[in-house]
Amino acid sequence: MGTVGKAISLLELFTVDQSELGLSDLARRSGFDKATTRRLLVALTARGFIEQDATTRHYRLGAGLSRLARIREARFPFLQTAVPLVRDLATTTAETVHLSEFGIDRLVTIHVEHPARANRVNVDIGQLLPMHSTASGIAYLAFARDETVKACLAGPLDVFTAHTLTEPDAISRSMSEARERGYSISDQGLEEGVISVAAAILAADGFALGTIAVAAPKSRTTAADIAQRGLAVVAAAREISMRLNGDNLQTLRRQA
Amino acid sequence: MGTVGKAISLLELFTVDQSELGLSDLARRSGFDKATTRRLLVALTARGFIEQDATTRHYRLGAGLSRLARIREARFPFLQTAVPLVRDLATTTAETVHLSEFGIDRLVTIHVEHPARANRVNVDIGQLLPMHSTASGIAYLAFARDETVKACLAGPLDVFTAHTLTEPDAISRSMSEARERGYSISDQGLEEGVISVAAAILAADGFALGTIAVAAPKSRTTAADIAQRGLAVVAAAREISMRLNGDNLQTLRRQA
DNA sequence: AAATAATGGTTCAAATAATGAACCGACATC
DNA sequence: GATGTCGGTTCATTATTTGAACCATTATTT
Repeated sequence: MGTVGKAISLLELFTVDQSELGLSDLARRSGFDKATTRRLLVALTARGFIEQDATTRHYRLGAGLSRLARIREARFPFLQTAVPLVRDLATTTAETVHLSEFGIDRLVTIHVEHPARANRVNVDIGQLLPMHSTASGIAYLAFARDETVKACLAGPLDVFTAHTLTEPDAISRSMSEARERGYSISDQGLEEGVISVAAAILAADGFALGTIAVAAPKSRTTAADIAQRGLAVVAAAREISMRLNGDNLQTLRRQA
Repeated sequence: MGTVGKAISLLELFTVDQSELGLSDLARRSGFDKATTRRLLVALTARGFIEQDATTRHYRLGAGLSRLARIREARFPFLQTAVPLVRDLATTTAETVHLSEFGIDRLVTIHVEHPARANRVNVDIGQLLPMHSTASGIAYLAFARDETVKACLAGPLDVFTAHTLTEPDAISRSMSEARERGYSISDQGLEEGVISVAAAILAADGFALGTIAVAAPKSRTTAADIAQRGLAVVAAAREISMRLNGDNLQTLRRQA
């Protein structure tokens, strides 16, 4: 591994739970010599990729990363790109369509289109969706990094309804099915009487970045509706992924 | 410069305007050999810090940066906390409001709200602001660590306009005034015809962490406007500091 | 349509930077 | 006061980085 790779793998030791680490700790976790670790940290600190706490002497991720990430995001306008397609999908399905982006350990709802009818599923912008019990969550996990999947299924999995899946095996099976057919289905996993389909929106690296989902009252939803919405949601997700990544989207090689 | 520094300085060549660059271009701008540049890009690509467009072969900032930036922001929810207040301030002032965070030796613009009018001050996300010649810079220095202040005023202080202050004494005086009234004023220090007010956002240790500023065309700005915006910007900065730190914000004991 | 000058990408001996065992002083247990 | 940990440093040895010269393509220019 080159020096650059080593420096980056130091950065990757930081997680939400382990957001501040000491020198010896970093050396141990990375497997690099303490002197090497320190030299890398100094180089990273000089460019603002790492900050050091003045009192504890511990290291944390720096503001330089945020700056570059924002430059990237300025060019990578997820919301702007996706909203027109969310709107189209809402028109054709006449049901609630919502768009989510992954944040830390849940999906964050960043846009919603509601149909103009009284009996509908209501979703709010900013609402957080659990990963294991929503169509969006399963669709995301089906195309997420292994470590992300592991992290999301590690914690206690809340039970929301009698239909909520909490067995890791059952959840894995849902993910496999989602990978095969392209979209996930959640039958009242989060709320009684609500059935949803969702598809993952992929980043250029082939991993999921967010999801688009259609949620409807189960009472008026047939199996044919589900299949039709599934295809529509996959088409929308594909289109968003393509507009975001150009034709540069790498297909994710993945064990089924 | 070490290899890590070189790799990062490659990343820093990307801006909002220049978000995709070719190999030769990157080599030219960085001053590194083409082979070196390429080797660094390959290393960065392997870790997702850089992505390469499949067709144009051009390089751009990668998703790995966004991921790490999110981890940082999870412990440090500066943006999320501040953006609503930036937005409010933009609405009430009807002028450009920008939010900055300190990085290494300058302020980094991390969010901007522009008013819906043609004649306005334009600021880009990711833009770097010098410390001595902007309202934000002075507001930051007024509540920065002594060593930071010294470091920022040590280097050569660029002259941007006929109004740019470059005498350390004059700058110190601006800082004192900013401390007294709570906000700083920059009258065309960076660009002719632009007048700004800014206030520091404080971390839990009482030292500045970033700033919030209102920038407007001088031609339509009265002394009363400045005073009013000053109070508004101070209120916003206080509110952001409080939300970030809870009620355990230490008041900075400081020589006036 | 031929000539020219870009482009992205590769090679390998020479130059340079990275490495790590041993070391230091400071702090905390034991 | 002995022992273990911490963050940080040193310097001879070692391995990586470097860059001029080299392709093959793809625009430009004449």
